[in-house]
Amino acid sequence: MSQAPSLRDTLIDAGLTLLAEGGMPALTLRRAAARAGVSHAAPAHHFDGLPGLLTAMAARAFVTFADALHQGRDSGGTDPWARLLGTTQGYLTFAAEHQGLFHLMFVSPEVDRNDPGLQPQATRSYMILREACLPFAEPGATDNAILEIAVWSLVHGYAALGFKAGMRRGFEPLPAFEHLLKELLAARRNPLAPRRATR
Amino acid sequence: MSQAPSLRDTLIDAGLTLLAEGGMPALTLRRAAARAGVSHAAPAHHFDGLPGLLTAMAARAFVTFADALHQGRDSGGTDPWARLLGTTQGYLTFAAEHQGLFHLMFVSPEVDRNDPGLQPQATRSYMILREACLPFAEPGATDNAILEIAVWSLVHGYAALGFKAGMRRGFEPLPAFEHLLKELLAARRNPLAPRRATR
DNA sequence: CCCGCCTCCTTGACAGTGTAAAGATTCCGC
DNA sequence: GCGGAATCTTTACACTGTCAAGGAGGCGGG
Repeated sequence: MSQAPSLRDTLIDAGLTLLAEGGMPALTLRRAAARAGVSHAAPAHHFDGLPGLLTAMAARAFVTFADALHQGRDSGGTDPWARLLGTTQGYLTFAAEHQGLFHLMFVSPEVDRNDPGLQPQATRSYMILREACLPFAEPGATDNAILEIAVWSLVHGYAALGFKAGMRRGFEPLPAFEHLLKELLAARRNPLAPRRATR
Repeated sequence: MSQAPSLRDTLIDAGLTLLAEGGMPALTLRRAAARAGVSHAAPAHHFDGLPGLLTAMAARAFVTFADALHQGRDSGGTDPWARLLGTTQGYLTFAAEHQGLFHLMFVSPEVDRNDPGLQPQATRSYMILREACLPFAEPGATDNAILEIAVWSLVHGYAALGFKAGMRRGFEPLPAFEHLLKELLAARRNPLAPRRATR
């Protein structure tokens, strides 16, 4: 009864496999078609060219990304600090384990980030992080936005810089992200989550 | 007296022009060669393929990037806060005005970020930011590293997310970076730079 | 002076890429 | 059953990066 997967989905799967195995350079329309057992021009009927396939792949990637955030959030304690830290660590784990997908979702200029199939998944992921930030924000819309974007920028920048080896200072390893996040929240004293001593 | 520019430099210039005019997809070995007025295989004698050209371009980009940081740093006041904020704003201005170069320096998987011609320029840029952070760090090596990496991740993440329209929350604009930086430094009370009221 | 060498470049070719047009096949609604 | 639309294949084209072979030109040793 489980109906056969459409070629569209098969192609997306093939693309994801190629990306996971060989990175971006291995990801090719023709190869995805070949792996799906279909002629090289078949994908044109399901996607708007290569960017279309990449966009569809990114859309699917965002749902596993959201899973990673959820899982990280629930893997530690239940206090707001543990939940926020866990969420960001889910973020970083995903970025490290799925560099190809991460690149697709946030970096690749070829994916259309306004695509109606992608955009909702992306904002859904953002909402998870937003929710985790909420306990630390004092009331006020602009205050909320500042904290959210700060946390998001921090974790995203850390992820982006982490596995680009560029500019790594000598051989000192990067400090753990936990310290950066603690630093960012050091000025926030929230009744629900009394922080431990900063140092 | 000024000796004629080597073909190598001419090719780098051609590449930079192409990148500025048409973005990454317009940047092609053959096109760069054509614009430099040589045959399509000439670049092979000066660069290790396309990645080699990209790496050389990134190396040159890093020096104009360092200039942008310096200029931003010196464009405001002379107190540590103004200097750090100016530096980060130089960072963001560069990222916005030279998206192609920014992509090359930090994102593109094709450039070899350990290249001996690139690596020094990259760390030089990092040192500028590091220096601007110094007045805010309490003594202690790990404390230094945490603050530096936090600032760097924050500004880089903000830049990377800023012009990827992905996940932009409804239509609210991003809060100005100044607020994020202020948030990050809110817990730091430095004798040299007594911060104004946080809000 | 001139000859050989060596560096830089050109020419030509090849495997791959995305994409478009046109023909075959299959499948569904009527 | 049949017509048409959706789906896939075939073929072709303009690109790309890369490699091998060859030529032009200067430079130094004889």
